[in-house]
Amino acid sequence: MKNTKLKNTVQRQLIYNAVKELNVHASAEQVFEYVALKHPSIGKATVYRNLRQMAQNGQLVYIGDFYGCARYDHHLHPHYHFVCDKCRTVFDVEGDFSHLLSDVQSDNFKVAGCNISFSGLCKNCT
Amino acid sequence: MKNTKLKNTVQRQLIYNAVKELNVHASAEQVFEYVALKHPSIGKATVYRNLRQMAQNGQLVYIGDFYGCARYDHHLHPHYHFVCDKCRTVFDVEGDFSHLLSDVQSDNFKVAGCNISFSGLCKNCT
DNA sequence: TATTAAATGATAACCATTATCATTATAAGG
DNA sequence: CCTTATAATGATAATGGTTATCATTTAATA
Repeated sequence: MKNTKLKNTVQRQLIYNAVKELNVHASAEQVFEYVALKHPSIGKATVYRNLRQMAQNGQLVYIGDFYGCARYDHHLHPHYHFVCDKCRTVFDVEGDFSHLLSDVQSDNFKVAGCNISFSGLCKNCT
Repeated sequence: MKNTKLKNTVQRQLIYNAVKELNVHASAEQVFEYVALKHPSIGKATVYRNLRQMAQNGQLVYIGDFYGCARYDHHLHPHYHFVCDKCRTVFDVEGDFSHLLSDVQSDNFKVAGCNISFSGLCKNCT
């Protein structure tokens, strides 16, 4: 699929680790701030670029655009999300959606990705 | 839920009808262009404002942000979508996802909305 | 018809993201 | 090691969708 050769860089490692360590379905801005703590010279463009690349590569998952910014997840197993409209926290929800996938595939679509998210109020904000 | 009184305006009618008549999970820009054909004085802010309001009201559904712009649907029955990564067309997919909803609700989330979308290549673009 | 509050439309502002590009760092071979 | 080719970085400008502001207009109600 891709014939470009990716190099291993310190920045890419830091960005990946940030998503993993933050563990909050991080936005680019959150990753930038986190990485900048240990590596102040990091540039925003590098963060945006790498998140995008890693999502394309499959190292990370782009889970959608919530309240105006893209969010990424390091959990690669199938699951979905719940976003609180008040505190804007993104929660994981475990559940099987394989038959939805079947429906889509039976419509002759070649599926590459999937975003499933519910919204409303979380336990704390109810 | 809302105690504000909404007025009936020509613009709001035109905007709603545009979404319905276009029938393509329209973006604000598409709606703006369509309405402007018959009502050139329409302002973009009015279009954005009304789409947002009608989505909150439940007259329309915000179905997600695809390729950088919000899309709206006039179909209110439960269904989901497939977005082609090449031609960027948004297709409807019919299917039952009530058990996903149950999963979320059993996690004590008060659900208000839901976005389910798959992506990949459509029949034409494969 | 007068009053009141919501709606409009022009415009500026906002903000996440992307493009540009000179510089730097990585990988691979000699 | 050293060289070379090329991907990656980071500063910055530019982009583009969306929202805020506000004076003016319009709809609803009495």
